[in-house]
Amino acid sequence: MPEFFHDQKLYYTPIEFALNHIGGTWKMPILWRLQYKVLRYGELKKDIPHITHKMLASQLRDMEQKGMIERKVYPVVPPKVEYSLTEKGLKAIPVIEHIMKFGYDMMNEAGITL
Amino acid sequence: MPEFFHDQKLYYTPIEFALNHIGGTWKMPILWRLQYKVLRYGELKKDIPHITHKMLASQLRDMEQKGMIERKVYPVVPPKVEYSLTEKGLKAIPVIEHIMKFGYDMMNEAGITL
DNA sequence: CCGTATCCAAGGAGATACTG
DNA sequence: CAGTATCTCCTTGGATACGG
Repeated sequence: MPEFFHDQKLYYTPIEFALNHIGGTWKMPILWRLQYKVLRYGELKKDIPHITHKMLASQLRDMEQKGMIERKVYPVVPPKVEYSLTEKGLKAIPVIEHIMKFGYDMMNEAGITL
Repeated sequence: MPEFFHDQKLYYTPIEFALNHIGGTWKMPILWRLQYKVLRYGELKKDIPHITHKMLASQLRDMEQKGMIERKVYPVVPPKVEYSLTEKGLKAIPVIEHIMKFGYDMMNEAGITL
């Protein structure tokens, strides 16, 4: 396993780098919803249960800075801002699909029924 | 997206549940090394660069409790303890493979060469 | 050789309030 | 409608020491 610096941070493995892009509680749920549709801030907020204003905003900033999503501001009142996946963000979708399936799998094993 | 309780904790999505099993800095590197070989504590420690005694021990405890790895103690001096994947743990391997590939992919995009 | 406990710093994440 | 800032709590993870 290699190790490298990027953006002021030391990474030990590719896995760590991957999790930096799609890890945490909210990044995947956000990316997942943008896979087909461009969405406004408020739509994302409404679509993702339990996410707080702060977390949605900060995670969007983070992923925008990483080049995974694009932010388009319309200079109107009231403000309108649209978010969409970039090519880079699109590459995360199949991975998220696998992780989600794995999650359901583990839920099964744990006897969790919905 | 459903939400459910498990083991004293509230989960909002299958993704969150999945990350609970394989997320964090060290779980995947550990599981990855157990995919073919049964390994002793000291071997794991030696094989995984930068992992601390505490993190290796605590993550092994955690995954043992989740039924992803098996712990076998040999009553000898000095102590000998072997760790191996369970069927459940084995299911994580293909997912880890995808995440790792994604990590390399993102490294490429970021212009990181090894 | 392997495990646990303790102390501590950094980041994740919630609640709330203020801005244009 | 969308974005920031602040305050605070909790979890993760590192360093270190002690125990069988």
